[in-house]
Amino acid sequence: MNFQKRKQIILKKLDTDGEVDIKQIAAELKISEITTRRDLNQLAADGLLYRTHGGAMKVNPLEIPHDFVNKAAKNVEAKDKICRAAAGQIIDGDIIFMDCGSTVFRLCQFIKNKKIKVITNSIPVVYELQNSLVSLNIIGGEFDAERQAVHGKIANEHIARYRASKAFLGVDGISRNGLFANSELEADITQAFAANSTKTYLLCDESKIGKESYLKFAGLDMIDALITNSTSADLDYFKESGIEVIEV
Amino acid sequence: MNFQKRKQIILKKLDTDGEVDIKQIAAELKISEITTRRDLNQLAADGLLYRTHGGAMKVNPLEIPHDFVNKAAKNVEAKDKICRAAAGQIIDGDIIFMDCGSTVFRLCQFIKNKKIKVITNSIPVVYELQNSLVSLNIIGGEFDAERQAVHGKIANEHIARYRASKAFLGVDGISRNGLFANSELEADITQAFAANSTKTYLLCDESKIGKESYLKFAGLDMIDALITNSTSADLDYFKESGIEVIEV
DNA sequence: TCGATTATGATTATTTTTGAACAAATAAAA
DNA sequence: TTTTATTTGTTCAAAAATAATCATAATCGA
Repeated sequence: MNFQKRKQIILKKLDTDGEVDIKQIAAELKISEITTRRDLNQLAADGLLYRTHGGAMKVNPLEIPHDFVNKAAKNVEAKDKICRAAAGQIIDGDIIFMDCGSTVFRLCQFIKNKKIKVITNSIPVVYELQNSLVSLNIIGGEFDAERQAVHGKIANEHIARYRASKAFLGVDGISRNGLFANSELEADITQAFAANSTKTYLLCDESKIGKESYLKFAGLDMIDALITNSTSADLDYFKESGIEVIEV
Repeated sequence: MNFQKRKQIILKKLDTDGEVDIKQIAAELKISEITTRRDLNQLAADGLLYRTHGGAMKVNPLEIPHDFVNKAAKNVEAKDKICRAAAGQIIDGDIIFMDCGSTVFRLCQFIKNKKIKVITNSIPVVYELQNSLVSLNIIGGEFDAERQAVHGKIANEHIARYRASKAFLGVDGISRNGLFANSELEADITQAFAANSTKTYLLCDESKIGKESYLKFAGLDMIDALITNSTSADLDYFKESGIEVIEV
């Protein structure tokens, strides 16, 4: 039983129990207390735990509040249909913006073999496309852990330097009154994408149509096309407003 | 029973058991302990396992994106020592640059619980730190799939907008003649990091000391400190040149 | 075949790890 | 508050593992 092995065991125990006791560990691993103490001290020096009198505590009780994977896994069938249609709009040579929405994320799988440039603020998108034919441009700036994406002033300025042929965006809601977002940062980024692309596509599953939440940040005229699986009556209104509606 | 054959057996055993013991292997393969040690050391140098006292463990149970793993797994012990020392230089409140080298990447595990800002062009670093206490800033620009990092003109401009208290960088080689890089893009980024940080640390395992390869891009005066496990005579020269040398 | 290189093993010195003893510091109890 | 028990840091010593050195055996190319 060497240090590396003990370290693993201690950290695992710490992860499940939240705290550990020196006597307890010493007995369990059949090592002396002083050795246990040395192990804990070393782990504490590496910032892997908090040292307490007689034991140690987990250093980082904060949990990830927002699970991108789970969100992306919701409504998969509808989203995939939407994304397949979106991918059909993309041709080799395109330069496209992709935002950090969970629907847009699922577009990745359909464009891996296209010879295009993707400009994005979403780290999952980068991860998904990094070993594909797609050439990537990452938007810089402050990273928002909850959305796993880059947001903020610098990000907006970064976007403003580029021009894309198409932008594929998500929103939190779209109604006859306009587009809605969950945060100002998201709204800013979405607007920047739309402003710098020739054609702006909105990807929305049915749950977003007619929904109004938190912040109205733009009118319907911001987008050029809407790809959705909804059959809502709102779609007719959107068409009348000049939006190209692609139903899947 | 030659080395290749033993290597296969050891790795297979390691894969099933997770760890191996020198005495045990020596007995099983009917070779001396010293030979066993030599085998394990050689495998460790290739990054195929993690050497411990009395045996070895499977390399890095923590998941690292894709092909990055191979490079990052080489010389793990030395790199970890270097990074532990590097982490010791960082205090809460620091704003630090981290580049896309494999050594610098291993610094992540030691800084997850520090309250600092990290500005980086390395996507693996972002991945590793995204659910930590560290607040992240991603450098924007064109993504280089091979290095899994952002490079180029826009990236350099992005860096120029920020000032960090410390920069932790890798190079491809350092000799009495200066610093060497594998590509112009890498060199540019490294220089930009150094130029915009108060104190510049170079993280180099022994294989980089005295090595001159491809492109000399800067003199020794670019860096303020060198953290290394090397014992090369060059270190004295570096010290005379005004570099703070931290030996681990 | 010879000589040279490489792999292996034995021996010894060095380093690392571990545990014990005891004084100092800290938390808990009276 | 003072007292008591526990925890911790320090120093030292023993044991284990390792590195270094040298000698021997195996392998290979000419």
